[in-house]
Amino acid sequence: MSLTTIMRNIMHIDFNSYFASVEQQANPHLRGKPIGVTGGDKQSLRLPDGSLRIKRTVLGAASIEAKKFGVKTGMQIWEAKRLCPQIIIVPGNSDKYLTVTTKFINILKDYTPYLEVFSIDECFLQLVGGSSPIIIAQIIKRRIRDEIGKFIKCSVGISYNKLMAKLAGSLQKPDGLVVIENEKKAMEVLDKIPLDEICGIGFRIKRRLNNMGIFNFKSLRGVPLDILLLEFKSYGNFLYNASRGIDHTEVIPFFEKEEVKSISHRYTLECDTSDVEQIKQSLLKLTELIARNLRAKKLVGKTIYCWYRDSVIARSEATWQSGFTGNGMQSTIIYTQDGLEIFKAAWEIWNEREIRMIGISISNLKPITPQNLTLLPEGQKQEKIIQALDKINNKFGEFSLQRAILLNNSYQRRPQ
DNA sequence: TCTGGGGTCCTAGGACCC
DNA sequence: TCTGGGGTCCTAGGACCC
Repeated sequence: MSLTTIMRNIMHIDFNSYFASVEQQANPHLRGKPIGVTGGDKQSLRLPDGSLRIKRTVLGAASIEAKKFGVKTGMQIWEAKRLCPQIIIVPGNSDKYLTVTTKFINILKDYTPYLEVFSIDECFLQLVGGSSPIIIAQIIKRRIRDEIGKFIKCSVGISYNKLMAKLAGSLQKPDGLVVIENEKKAMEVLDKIPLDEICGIGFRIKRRLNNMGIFNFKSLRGVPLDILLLEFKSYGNFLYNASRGIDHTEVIPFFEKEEVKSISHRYTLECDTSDVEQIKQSLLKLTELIARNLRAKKLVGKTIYCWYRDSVIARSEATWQSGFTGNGMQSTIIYTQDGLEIFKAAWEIWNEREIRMIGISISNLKPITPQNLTLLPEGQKQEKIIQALDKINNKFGEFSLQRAILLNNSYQRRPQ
């Protein structure tokens, strides 16, 4: 296999069944068994009798043993149990996974500074120098096994651009190593896979392509660019290039990565409700979480987006096929990092109804400067209280101390 | 029994300012 | 009294990723 023809050596590393592997590495009694890990830390409750109650949620990961029964990431727990009655459900722990992610990033940094962290379990590397990417991949795999643990495996894809490197990595799981050397090889691979196998084509785009009579990459290549632009606007460029194995996007190294653009939290209620007080409490908790996140990152934000998912939306085809988030409303306020200010803005635009999920996002972020905040004497006093609250909550856990308003419902919505 | 949670980017119309 | 055009912001929605 010759790699001399590769213009850019891009490597994609993707950890297999990541959360489940980390749990199996940490707990010997889980090894070799089918396990499912829930998506979020807040999805389980420890009851007074010590038993664990998992809230309505889906699986964030399934072990290789569970996958043999047909269990998949994103599946509901009841469905996973139907397919595999002996499955062990483990509550997710994002801090634990982040610690492991930090370890493998530190290993990867030894091989190139051009390292893009794509998600908690995925990285792109642009390799420089003359060493063989295959040898480097083998060394990285060995180091992960020796330094992090033999139960944590990764698949590696190597190619001449990011899109094809990611595709190569997905072709052999678990523990794979696949190379797509050039565009000729890329098109051979593309012609054998479904349209939604590449990153960037989801259920919606695939369905629209199908409606145009396009069911594979070979027929997509036959569509002129102007037709794709007419149908998909600028996304037509991506589709035109992707079908030919072309991708000009750069590996963005971690030291050049831009600041976050938005911070959001969402919460699924234990049961659908239209109870104003319950919704208000959820909204307050979400806005406090966002505010703490802003303060930790030393940011202020000013555009509040508040959305909900009701029972009808939750069961609609659009939601479960595309991750559609529901209906929402937006409001712009002054730059802030105060949870109560964010809550007030969200509450003003909140439209009363029965819901199952509620979410808040803040965008239009910028680093905090004295000019961002109108720190009147009252504001300075308020800021000291907030700092003290953050300190205690960081030390003793989320919501150890909270605003009285979270307990006594004292905030009333302004009459419309 | 009946799909979580944290992000990104793009588009488009209307308002507003100069 | 009437009004063009460019730029930017706001609001809302759609699609994708893990």
